[in-house]
Amino acid sequence: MSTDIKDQFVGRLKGAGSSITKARSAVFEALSDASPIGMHELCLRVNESVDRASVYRIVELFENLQIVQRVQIGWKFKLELTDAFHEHHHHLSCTNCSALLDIPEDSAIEAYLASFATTQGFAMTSHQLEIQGLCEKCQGQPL
Amino acid sequence: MSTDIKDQFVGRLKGAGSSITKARSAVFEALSDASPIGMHELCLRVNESVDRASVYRIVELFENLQIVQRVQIGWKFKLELTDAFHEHHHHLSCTNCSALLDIPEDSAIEAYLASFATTQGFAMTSHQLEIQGLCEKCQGQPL
DNA sequence: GTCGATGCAAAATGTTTGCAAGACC
DNA sequence: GGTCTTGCAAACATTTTGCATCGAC
Repeated sequence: MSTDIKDQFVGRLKGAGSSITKARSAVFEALSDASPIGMHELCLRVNESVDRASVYRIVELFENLQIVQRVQIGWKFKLELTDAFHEHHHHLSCTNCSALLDIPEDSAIEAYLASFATTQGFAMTSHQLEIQGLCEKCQGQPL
Repeated sequence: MSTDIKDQFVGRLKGAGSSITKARSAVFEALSDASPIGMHELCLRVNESVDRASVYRIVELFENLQIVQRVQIGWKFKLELTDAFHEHHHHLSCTNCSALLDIPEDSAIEAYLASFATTQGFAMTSHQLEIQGLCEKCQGQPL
């Protein structure tokens, strides 16, 4: 993992007056590796070193500090690092094989959504977008 | 509720070889009234007439028959009737007062997303979009 | 009357909390 | 060393399942 990213992480914890602990670092590492990951899978990855209850508490803290965010994949939510650590992006998911593709940010969509919100009297602060469909591979195959 | 809507509902159940029962009608009515509703609230509404376990089974059936769909509101999902019963739309939610506003469908966004998916090799089948922000009322107020 | 749907109770999952022991600064 | 964090265990909430009974067609 790049030093930048780690510094960013350490900075956010310190800024909030929170300690850098083994458990928090382990959870952060597990999230850094990966595309969006569910609570259960996250618990498994750090199972050796961190208790389930602590994972929940740490994730809650990380959400408050905007280190991780929830994204909806199918009907469940998963966790991924926020835009500060990752480029802002959305997801394309294949309903057949569950492949997940990042959609690089597109400022045209962003701007469009923000202006749309404005017409409705809203000040947009964030948004989520997920597209489902069939990936290239699955389109050619019988379901 | 309009007769149209009810016919549509009855037709889908019959088409799948499923019975029209009191419990199913009650759940459908409860969903028709409302903007997106959580499982728990739905259970409360039909509590007098339908068991919780049945609500879960009925919702699962309705999802398979595309009578209801899950939408993400904040970090939880809620249920609402599908586009066949409601216009296709998205949601604007206020992060302060939880007000929820429907975003009427905008074919420009739709088309844009579909063509975007195509450039990535995906055949888009559906998508979800939620915008968070501050509603008109809450923008003027101190948080 | 037949087959599927429901209610009830219990089990499986997922999430949160209290508290004593341990880790960080 | 003081305070915040963790692990453990238990509580709590949510969702699923088995089975006997009941209802729709």
